[in-house]
Amino acid sequence: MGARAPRPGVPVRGSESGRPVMAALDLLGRRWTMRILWELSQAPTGFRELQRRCERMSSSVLSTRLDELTGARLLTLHSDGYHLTPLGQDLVEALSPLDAWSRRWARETDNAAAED
Amino acid sequence: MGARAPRPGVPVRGSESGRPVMAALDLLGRRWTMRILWELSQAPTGFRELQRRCERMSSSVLSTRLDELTGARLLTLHSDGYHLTPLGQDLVEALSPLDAWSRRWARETDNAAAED
DNA sequence: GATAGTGATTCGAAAATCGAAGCAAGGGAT
DNA sequence: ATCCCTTGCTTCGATTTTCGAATCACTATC
Repeated sequence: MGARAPRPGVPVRGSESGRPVMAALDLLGRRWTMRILWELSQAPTGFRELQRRCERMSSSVLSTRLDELTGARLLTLHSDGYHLTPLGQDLVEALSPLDAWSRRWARETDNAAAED
Repeated sequence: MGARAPRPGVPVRGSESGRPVMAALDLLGRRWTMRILWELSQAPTGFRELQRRCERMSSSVLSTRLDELTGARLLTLHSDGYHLTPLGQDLVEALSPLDAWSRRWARETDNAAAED
């Protein structure tokens, strides 16, 4: 349970500045991180079920990510599984335009493929 | 120049479904990807300068990412450097709430640290 | 021709991720 | 109590990704 998650105000990979957004980009740019947040925004979920929903992500990485996100105060673990904190919910809301964007991306990718 | 970038409509890591948002989460969850988009949203930038701005990210990964993002039609290369396409600009706009969120995160992290 | 800048590749080393197996704890049910 | 099942989570060897310094091929300028 190491506290090696990026935090705002601390140098992170790719930025000595400590700018908060750089810490966020480091945290979110790790494999499965955004996916975990995405899944938890649907419903609180236990460890093994979370692993199932992410199509068998490795348990060791899941454990590491849950540590990081808990350390970043975006998650908490209760009896009914992992929850987003209010801060974590805000993050998911901040990321929510991604869904609409990705559909536009899909449309344009189809169009481009049709032209090739 | 492999075409191994995630694309909407195709199974990606963690999702066989081909749901566009899953492809987006896979693409964006690779190291440096969001940071590159973030830097390019400020100004078109050449390969070496991009590497400098990201505090010496390795050139091999930069090259791979630029391939992926170009293949995903989010970037193009012109004489004055790499540009976001309109689609890429939309993506950065979709991600822009992250900046405000990260500042809130920083505030709450400070508060929490003060309580400990 | 020499020098310097560019985008990009190579390749051995280091770090991150994978995944199957297993551990310890907590219920039920018998 | 024992057996059985599920849980959150760890271990560890194998695989994949990332690193980073050197280098290539090309262009422009002198």
